[in-house]
Amino acid sequence: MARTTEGDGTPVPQRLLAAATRLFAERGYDRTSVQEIVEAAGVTKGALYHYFGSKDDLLHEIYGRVLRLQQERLDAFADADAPVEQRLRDAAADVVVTTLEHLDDATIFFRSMHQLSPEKHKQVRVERRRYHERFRALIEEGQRTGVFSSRTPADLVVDYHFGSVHHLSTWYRPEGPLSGREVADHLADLLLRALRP
Amino acid sequence: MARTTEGDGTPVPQRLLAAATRLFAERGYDRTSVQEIVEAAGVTKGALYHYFGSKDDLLHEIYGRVLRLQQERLDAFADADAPVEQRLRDAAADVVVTTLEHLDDATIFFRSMHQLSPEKHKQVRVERRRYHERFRALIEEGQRTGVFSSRTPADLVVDYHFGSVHHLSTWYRPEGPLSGREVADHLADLLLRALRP
Amino acid sequence: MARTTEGDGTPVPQRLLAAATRLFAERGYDRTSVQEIVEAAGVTKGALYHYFGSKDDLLHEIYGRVLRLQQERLDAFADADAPVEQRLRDAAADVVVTTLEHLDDATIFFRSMHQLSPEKHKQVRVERRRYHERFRALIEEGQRTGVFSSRTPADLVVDYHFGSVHHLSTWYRPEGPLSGREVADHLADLLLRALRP
Amino acid sequence: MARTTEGDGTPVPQRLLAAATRLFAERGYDRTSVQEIVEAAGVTKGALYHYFGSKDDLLHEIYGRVLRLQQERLDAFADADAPVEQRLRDAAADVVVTTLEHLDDATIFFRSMHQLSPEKHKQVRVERRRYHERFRALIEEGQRTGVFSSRTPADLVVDYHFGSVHHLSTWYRPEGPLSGREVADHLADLLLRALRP
DNA sequence: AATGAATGAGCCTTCATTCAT
DNA sequence: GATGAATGAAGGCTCATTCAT
Repeated sequence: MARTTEGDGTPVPQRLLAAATRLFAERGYDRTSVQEIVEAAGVTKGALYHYFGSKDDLLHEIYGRVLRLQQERLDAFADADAPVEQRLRDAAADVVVTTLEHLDDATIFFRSMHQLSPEKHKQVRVERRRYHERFRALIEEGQRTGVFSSRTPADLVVDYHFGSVHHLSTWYRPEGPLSGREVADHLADLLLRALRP
Repeated sequence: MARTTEGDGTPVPQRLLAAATRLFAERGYDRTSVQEIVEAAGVTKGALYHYFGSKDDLLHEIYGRVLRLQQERLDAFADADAPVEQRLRDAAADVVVTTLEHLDDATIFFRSMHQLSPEKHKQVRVERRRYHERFRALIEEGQRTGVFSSRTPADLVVDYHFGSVHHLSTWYRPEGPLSGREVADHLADLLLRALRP
Repeated sequence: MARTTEGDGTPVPQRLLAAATRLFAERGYDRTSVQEIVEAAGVTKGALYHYFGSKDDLLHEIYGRVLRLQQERLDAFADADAPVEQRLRDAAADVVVTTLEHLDDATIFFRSMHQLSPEKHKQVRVERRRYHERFRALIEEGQRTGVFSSRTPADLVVDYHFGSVHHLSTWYRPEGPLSGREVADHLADLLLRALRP
Repeated sequence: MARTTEGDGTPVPQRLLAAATRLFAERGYDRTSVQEIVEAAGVTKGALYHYFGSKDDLLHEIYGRVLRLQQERLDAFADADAPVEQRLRDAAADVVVTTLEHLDDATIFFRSMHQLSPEKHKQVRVERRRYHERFRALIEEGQRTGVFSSRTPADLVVDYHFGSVHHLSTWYRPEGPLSGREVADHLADLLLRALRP
């Protein structure tokens, strides 16, 4: 057990993932060398390739982590026992809060997807699609029951909202005037107001 | 004339820019080699370095082209003689149409900004900021005159809308069910509805 | 007994040797990784290094096995109580049959010798030399007694024949038209006919 | 023109090929690094990859050179205006002389074929086959006309002879007692004597 | 205006071997 | 007897850029 840690108590794979996440977000996947990752994690290249099959695998692992987390949270909010407008508002706000809490992951998520190998790229798209559809179902439910306007196709509404989430990593700064919660409430509010009949 | 063209009537620099735009959008800036660009343009490396100082210069040129176009169009719509809600709706819809008409440019724009050299990156951010402020001014004007709700800070509204524009290159397909114009009208509509008092 | 076998009744060292033989013949010594060998044998690296000092040792062991077998058989045929032309014919045919029965060993033998460490390489050459000399002695005996022509130096005749043995792994296919025995008889026949006075 | 040479008058590609040939013969293809080749040729890696697509290409080029030379010579001897036994003897001796004159090429040829990429390997086998068939045709001609014995299938006779050629690089030393011409005459003699009716 | 040979630094990955357990 | 995490060195290859012509 002593051999899996060094300097701190974190196991090597986690240390590598953490280093990679920070560096990928900071300078992009292609501009981060494996050498830089292992130096940041305090191990050697051999150790990295002992745990991960390739640099691409590291990226895929980061994607997996984000996707699992977001899907879980969306499911929880969408399954709640509350009126649809409340469930949508909560889910829409939560994805913003979660994204801001893991801004590095989000930066990577939206910027590096096309740098995955074709097959892993496809796999991520499939999981992403499931997430999209769950979100869309909420909007369609509100449209069917008349609490949301039906002027705009639900798909487009989902993309409208997720565009803004995607964009967060471009402009949001934790030290800015708005807290993550405030931004989340504002963006959820804009969504719900746009859907008023 | 004979020396600047070859094969078709387009001058070499334009041919290079066109090839670079297509390739950067298709596989990303870092994954496109200078060799691939010159082959696609039907010239040699020497020719490229005759007209452009570096690979980075090509990217910067593409940015310049997009920025000039978008600023011009925004200025035209914002300066029009019409009620503010009309001017905002037109501007919001136009940036969507223009983005969809130059989807390669847009893909590059939102994905490769951080691959510019620091100084060029800064320059682009400055011009981008001017664009953002012009757009924000429209929203603030409506908020001051009471035609738009003031619940949400104008800055956040701008980012909300541009998030969706940014996102277009991720999901929009010309062969899909909606024309560019339809998407544009829907997105402008969502924005205006979200701003209703 | 439980600790030296697993899955089947073969002891671990033999399993490793068998896996290594197959893989070395299939893709060459340098292109076979220790990892592949242990996987094929169903053990771990630790186990391999417990029984063998190095990858090179495995190769050396394979050589030893082949050398011992061939020397034994040659000695048996050469020591037989029969006319020299019969003894040579039998020995020449037997080495072909034996080689074809252990084609993987033969492939490795002729292709990977220079991949042994210098000192092991030398050792193998010494044993090989003994084999060569025993074979040459048969030919010289026939030349002295006049049953074989003396036109060609005996050394050269040995190399002529072993060239064809060496070559077998290049072209012989068990599913081809000739059985091993038939090939052996033909090659021995060619040798004896070439030696006719 | 001055830029393609350095130190001597030989163009870079030839220098690389010569260095590679020597090193591949000396220590084997897999054990020769690209770095060693370029150092021996006095250029940088970039230069190598400017002229050759891969390390494998270098090997393929060496094969091409050998194949072309041998085919040409065989064709010349086989097409000569002489009795078939003379033509076979000349061809059989010539391939020995030529092989001994290019012993490095020959060493590589027989030892490294399976290290070519599958597709190049196949291509070489096809060309090799053509050579084999030309040689076999000579033997069949003699068998048909009764000057050679028909006891042994012609294919096998070809492999018998080429086994000995293949084997030359294992034992022949220029400083040894026999000149190349002497070895060639002896080996051709053995072949012709084996074929006597 | 344009060529293309050559550079040099860096990239991702592989691998035989060691060693604490 | 056996594990498997970790090392450290090397390997093949790519690429933006330069420069003599």
